[in-house]
Amino acid sequence: MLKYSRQRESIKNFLMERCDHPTAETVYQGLREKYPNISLGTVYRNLSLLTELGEIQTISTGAGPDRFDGNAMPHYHFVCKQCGAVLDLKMQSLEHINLLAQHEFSGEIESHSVFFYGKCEECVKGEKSS
Amino acid sequence: MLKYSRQRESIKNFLMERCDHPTAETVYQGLREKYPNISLGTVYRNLSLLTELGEIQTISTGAGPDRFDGNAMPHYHFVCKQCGAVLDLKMQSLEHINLLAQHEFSGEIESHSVFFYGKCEECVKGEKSS
DNA sequence: TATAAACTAGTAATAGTTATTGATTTATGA
DNA sequence: TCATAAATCAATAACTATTACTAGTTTATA
Repeated sequence: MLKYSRQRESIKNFLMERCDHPTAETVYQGLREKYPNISLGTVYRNLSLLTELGEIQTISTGAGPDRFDGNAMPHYHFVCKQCGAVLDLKMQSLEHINLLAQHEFSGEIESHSVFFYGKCEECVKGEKSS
Repeated sequence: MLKYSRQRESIKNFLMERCDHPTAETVYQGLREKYPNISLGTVYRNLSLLTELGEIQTISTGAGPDRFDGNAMPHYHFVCKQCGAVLDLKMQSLEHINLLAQHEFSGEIESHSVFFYGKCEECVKGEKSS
């Protein structure tokens, strides 16, 4: 049975207030302002729990630590190869690629994850000016 | 300057002989039959080096350790949620999704990575018979 | 408001990977 | 072929990210 906890509520609020996609460490540092004694383990445990509950998303980009997204609605992410920023992309759902994958495959395709890589606007500008 | 090493050659051969996508640990255990003194660090170092050289692929599925693919040609992978197997998919390139992502995005999209998830053939069969 | 279960902070432990070091192997060229 | 320098190695330590453990605290319920 799930019980309320202020820490969990604060973790979720922290994520929802931000449009970047912080790491567990960043969440931890942010929460320490309100709860100086909060432990990193509590942050990880609640991030996992919130992910299981479908209230947030865990983002494994394949490089560096996992990141967390307070927006649980399905959407896609961009990862900047230069600065590491993770940004939301405004784009349609790619559901049709599941059918392409299923076509010659004998198992059952249920879902997909997609990451786009390149340079973010900031890093593109930075190159031109230097 | 790159110099030849039997260990590196064996690591690459080991990967190319297999159609699964072994972890560094599996490569290490496999190589120990031929080189009982090989070290896990050597395996990791050469797997990274071969990836940089574009001779193999490193696959970060987002769950569990990285896997390695002796086939450096671009292709997509399926991950079984039940048994963890990583399989190659026969499907066309999805280059067009880069354009969809680029459409409302101010940075530069250069590439993408896609993983498909679900149940592999073995696991689907296993469920029906039990 | 007493109780039990869920939760916490603090800490230890683990998994996966990278870095360090002194010895060995490989390529070059006298 | 032999000497040299650079790349590589095995062994091991260190590191990063994450999970597990434990005794005490907070939350829901009756």
